[in-house]
Amino acid sequence: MIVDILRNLYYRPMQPIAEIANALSRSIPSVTKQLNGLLMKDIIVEKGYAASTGGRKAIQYMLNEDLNHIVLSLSIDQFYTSIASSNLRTEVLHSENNIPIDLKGPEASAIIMDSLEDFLSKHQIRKHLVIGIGISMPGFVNSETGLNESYSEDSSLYNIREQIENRFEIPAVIDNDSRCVAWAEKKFGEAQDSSHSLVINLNWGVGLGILINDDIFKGTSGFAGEFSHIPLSDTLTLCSCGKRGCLEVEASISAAIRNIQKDIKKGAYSIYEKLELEHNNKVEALIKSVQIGDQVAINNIGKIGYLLGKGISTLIHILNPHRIIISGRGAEIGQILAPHIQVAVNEYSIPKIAKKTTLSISTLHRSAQQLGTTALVIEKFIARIIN
Amino acid sequence: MIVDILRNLYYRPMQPIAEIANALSRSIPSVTKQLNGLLMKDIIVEKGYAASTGGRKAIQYMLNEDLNHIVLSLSIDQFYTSIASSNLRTEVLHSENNIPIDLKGPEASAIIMDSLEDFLSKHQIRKHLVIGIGISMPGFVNSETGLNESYSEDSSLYNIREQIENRFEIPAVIDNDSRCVAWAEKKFGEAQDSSHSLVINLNWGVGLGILINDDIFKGTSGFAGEFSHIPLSDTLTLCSCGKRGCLEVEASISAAIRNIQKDIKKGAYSIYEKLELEHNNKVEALIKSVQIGDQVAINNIGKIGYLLGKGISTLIHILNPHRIIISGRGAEIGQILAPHIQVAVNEYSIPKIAKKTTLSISTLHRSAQQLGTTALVIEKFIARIIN
DNA sequence: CATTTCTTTTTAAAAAATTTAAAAAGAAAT
DNA sequence: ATTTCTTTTTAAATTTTTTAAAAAGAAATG
Repeated sequence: MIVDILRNLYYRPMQPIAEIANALSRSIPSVTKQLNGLLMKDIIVEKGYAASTGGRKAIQYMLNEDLNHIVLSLSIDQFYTSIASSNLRTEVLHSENNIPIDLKGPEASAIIMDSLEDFLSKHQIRKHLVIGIGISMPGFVNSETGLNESYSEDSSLYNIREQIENRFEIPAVIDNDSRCVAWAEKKFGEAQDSSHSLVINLNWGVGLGILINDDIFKGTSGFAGEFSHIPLSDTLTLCSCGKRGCLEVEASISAAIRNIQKDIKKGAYSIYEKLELEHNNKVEALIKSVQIGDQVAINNIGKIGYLLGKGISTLIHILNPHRIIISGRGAEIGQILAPHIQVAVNEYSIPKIAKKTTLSISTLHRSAQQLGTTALVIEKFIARIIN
Repeated sequence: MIVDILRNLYYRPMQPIAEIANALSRSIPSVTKQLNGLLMKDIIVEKGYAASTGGRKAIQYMLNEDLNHIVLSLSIDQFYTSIASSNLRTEVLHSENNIPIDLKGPEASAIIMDSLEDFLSKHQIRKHLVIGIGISMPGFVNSETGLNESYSEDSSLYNIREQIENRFEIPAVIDNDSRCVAWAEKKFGEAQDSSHSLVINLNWGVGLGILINDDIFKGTSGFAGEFSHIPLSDTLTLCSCGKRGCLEVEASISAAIRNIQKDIKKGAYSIYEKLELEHNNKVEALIKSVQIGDQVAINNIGKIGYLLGKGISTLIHILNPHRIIISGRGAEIGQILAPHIQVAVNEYSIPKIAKKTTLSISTLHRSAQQLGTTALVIEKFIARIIN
């Protein structure tokens, strides 16, 4: 139970005993006892009183701010990797964002590890203070075995977790990127107040994290949430997975970019073209274009929004969620996307079912994946802060 | 906890203490204590020894066979209603099957209640022995409120549970038909050994019961599993729900029947025509036709099987279940359907995800809904057998 | 075939957790 | 300033679980 208390105080500092007891479904005397033990060891401290609700004020507890443990996170996507170190207050100490690493490249795993090595020496991070390394990446990641089954057994990305753990001699944990984003929304974002939400991780592809009973739902082999390859329409566009009409082909940011480029070829003017050259990152360029107000970009975002909404209506029918949260990098243009998604949801779903489902846009911005990846380490290795 | 023990012994008689303790996640001494209390009251009895696994034989417990409590079940579908009474050994004592009651008719609820009244007097059922009445019917049934929200508030079917409870002065409970079928599969059928399965209730429409963590998943407003209205294809056929391309329109038994009738009109010969007149029940006629080997019927079943498989592949992608179980009345032609479903699943889903999902056909036959509906009463009212 | 060894169930004692009740600490009202 | 009302915290009583010991069989050994 001590570990549960620590995890709880990580996510939500400054809690009275009653609140912790309630969150862990344990009695106040039991929690009090454990809390006293942690106080003795200086792992937690008393910190002020909770606002009175009419009676005696409750003492609040939090993790000792003197604890200088560090959590490392590797947020990997198809083309870019971000590294961050953070403390036990979820504050980022150092970060290196958008290091261009193409996962399809032959030495992806070596480059990732070298980047981490550079990061550690550049910021003089002392290994013995690091609780663990969290890794999030796209693909069929089985968090139990630590393997990314999207890659063949001879690929160096197949068992990247193990490689990192061995090379740096620090415990490492890995999970799918969308599940990390979903967990971040559950603990810090829009899914906090809901026990049953769906988090759409909009990036190059379209990921889905399913939250059921306040927990990530993984399915029987750990691959639940493969939203991006459900058949969406009868078009003939071929998907990378080999099937036709997959949602990803038509309703992802990649699809929008493809369509914008088509429009430009046809003669339309769009600032996207220029921004792509400047940023050297297509997603960033698209987001900027939309924010500037580029009509071609906005139109195409509207189109994928509508198709995404069609896919989402399937999710609503099957899972009847409390919330649908648009998160991941794409959340930055969520305000533009949302109305189109909503239109399609209204069109394709039965009102009675969709009535209690609200669509919201993440406010965690680009930090969602990092927060979730860091939390992965807390979930698994927080016990390491006890002596 | 006593209630949990009773429920457990209902579903699975002849269990040793250790097995009960394990199933309820409680300690052996606690279970032993409660069991002794129940023995004293003659609610349960010791019954022989379990087969030895090497050491001391364990005493088995079961509900006292002298208990003469009765459970009533009303299994309602769009056109027919079945009534059954059963004892605490899941044995059906009396039943009245397929009473033709059209739910769209103006006095459906009155006819249902009169039928139940007749049933009670015909079989001389003493009310004070009845633990409760279970009701299962299609539609947006909110089991918490006991209301069927598919009907408007002024419809007599909207609050049929309450009406029955008041008229017969027996506690009543209601849930959606597909969820009852799923629960029956979980407790008595193909889903017993799996904690995460999907049960397809194939009848006039296509229902879905979702089993997650050994429990029925209901969603945020109790309407999860509306599988039948997900967009399946871009055809223009209009669904009763007002949308186009719904799965139900193309992949239900009703669809198969429609297609057979079309074929017959075009001049094809099918025994279905004759059987429909004989049985005066289209589903029964279709099932018979297939069993006899009628080619037109078999071809059309193949077609809906394939489309159903396409829909199922969406479920597999999103929920990555351990088992997909074809149940409900349609399970009787499951052997014919299964290969077509499998073909479509192979075609439309990513092998990596679908690999661990097995497709199975229910062996509960037509009793699935009755078993689940009866279990509804056990779940809610079993405590009534104490004193 | 009796005795020993190994397993597993059941009972008993010890430890831990929860539930209930009482005491302490504030806030609001008289 | 005192009383009343709330809520937190501590304490005592139950309940439950964990651990250990005893009982009952099955299988193996000589």
